[in-house]
Amino acid sequence: MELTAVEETYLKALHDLSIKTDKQVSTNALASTLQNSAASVTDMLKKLSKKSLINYEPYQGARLAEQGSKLATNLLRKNRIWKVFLYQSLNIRWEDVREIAEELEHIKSDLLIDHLDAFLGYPKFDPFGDPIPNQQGKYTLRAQTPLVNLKPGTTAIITGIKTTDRAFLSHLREKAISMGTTFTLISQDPYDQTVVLLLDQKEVLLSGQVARQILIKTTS
Amino acid sequence: MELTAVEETYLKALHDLSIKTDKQVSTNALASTLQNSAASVTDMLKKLSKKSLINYEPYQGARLAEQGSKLATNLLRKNRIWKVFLYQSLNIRWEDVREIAEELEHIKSDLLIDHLDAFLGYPKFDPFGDPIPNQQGKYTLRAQTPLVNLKPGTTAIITGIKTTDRAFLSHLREKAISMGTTFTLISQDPYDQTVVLLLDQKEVLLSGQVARQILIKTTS
DNA sequence: ATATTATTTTAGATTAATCAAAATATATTA
DNA sequence: TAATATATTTTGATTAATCTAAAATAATAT
Repeated sequence: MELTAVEETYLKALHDLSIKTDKQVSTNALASTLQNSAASVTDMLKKLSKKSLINYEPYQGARLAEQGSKLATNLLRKNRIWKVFLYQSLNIRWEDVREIAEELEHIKSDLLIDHLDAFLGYPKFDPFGDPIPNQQGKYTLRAQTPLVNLKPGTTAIITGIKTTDRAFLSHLREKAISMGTTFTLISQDPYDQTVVLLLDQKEVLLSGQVARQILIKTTS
Repeated sequence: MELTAVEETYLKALHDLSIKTDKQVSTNALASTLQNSAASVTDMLKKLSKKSLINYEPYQGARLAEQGSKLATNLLRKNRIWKVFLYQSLNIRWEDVREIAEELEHIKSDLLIDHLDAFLGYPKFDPFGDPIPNQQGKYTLRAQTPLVNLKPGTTAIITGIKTTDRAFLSHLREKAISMGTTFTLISQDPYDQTVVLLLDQKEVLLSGQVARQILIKTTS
């Protein structure tokens, strides 16, 4: 099935929103993430429904159907493989990666993505800690917890982040924090969760607001 | 100026056709290279003309204007840098490279293309022997002649090809011929220009039809 | 120099994606 | 449960890109 880039964008948004809430995705929720009018969303939902890519009942929202889910997963695969390439091979900054990958993910060729995957050594996670589906669409979520749950004195590795907006990412970069960074938690403020990390011999302070967006995995 | 992928495609086609003939490009010529109707071409020419990207007079064909020419050259740059990446880094076959690069060239980000250029070591030519314009749009054509002009006994290097259709490219690949391949001309049939090359210790026979599409540069 | 042919443009439609405003359905609250 | 508020869909339009068929213009050939 040949889809337009716009149809693909809707499928991916639908996928993301379904994962977060695990129920029907409302027209308005889609409209707001895609920055489109609700009227446009309704039109597209009808179109995707007619193609049997989603299940949609008027006024009841939509969910991905079998076929749509496969296509969305393939998009995720492409998006994340490109992110690895942009970040690792081309040294493009964290905060610039997302926007470019969002364009690249619509390039059709499967041959291309498979060669790129091989070139990168079949990476399992993208630079934001998200898992990369394989050719069959299989992937495993990593066991990880928010940084704010960590006990002082513990050493951990940064494995994911919850938001990817530019300002947040460049803030992290300035603090020398990226995927795979290892640190030890020195302290956490019981009131506002401000944390102090020991990172590469230096003390780094993060606000609770920021710490809540960071996911980690303990190593000790 | 933000252009759609289609507008970009027209500019590139216009550029290619202008180079070949060095005069006004006719509506039909564009229609045939782009596989579109003449009516569609007329519409687009009017649109590009209104944006001052081309000079167009009804019934007189069109040419790139200053601004359109710059945009077309930038497209060429992107297209060719991507080709180098696909061929050299990803080991994608000669005959598959063109189609994928034609999609990739429309990716907007200049940041991306500059990083990719650096990653590849600022290549000067693409895998088909075509020169890659730099950021300022400057590039130099390589002095090269058709293989059929070569005298037997001469050693030369393959530097370009005139056509890039799949069948031709896979034919060349089967004969182990690619950009940069060095060979010695053993003989050339005076009637039909069939040539025999000595290439990597082996004799390779090419029809005149094929030999006429190959460009070379003598090395001895 | 006129008639014929070829090329190009115009006219009128179609499909994809979008929107604002109006209508309708669902949810909430009094 | 009726009234009000919120969410969603429908209606009617717009823009980009495309097409076929008809009309206009240019080129060519008697």
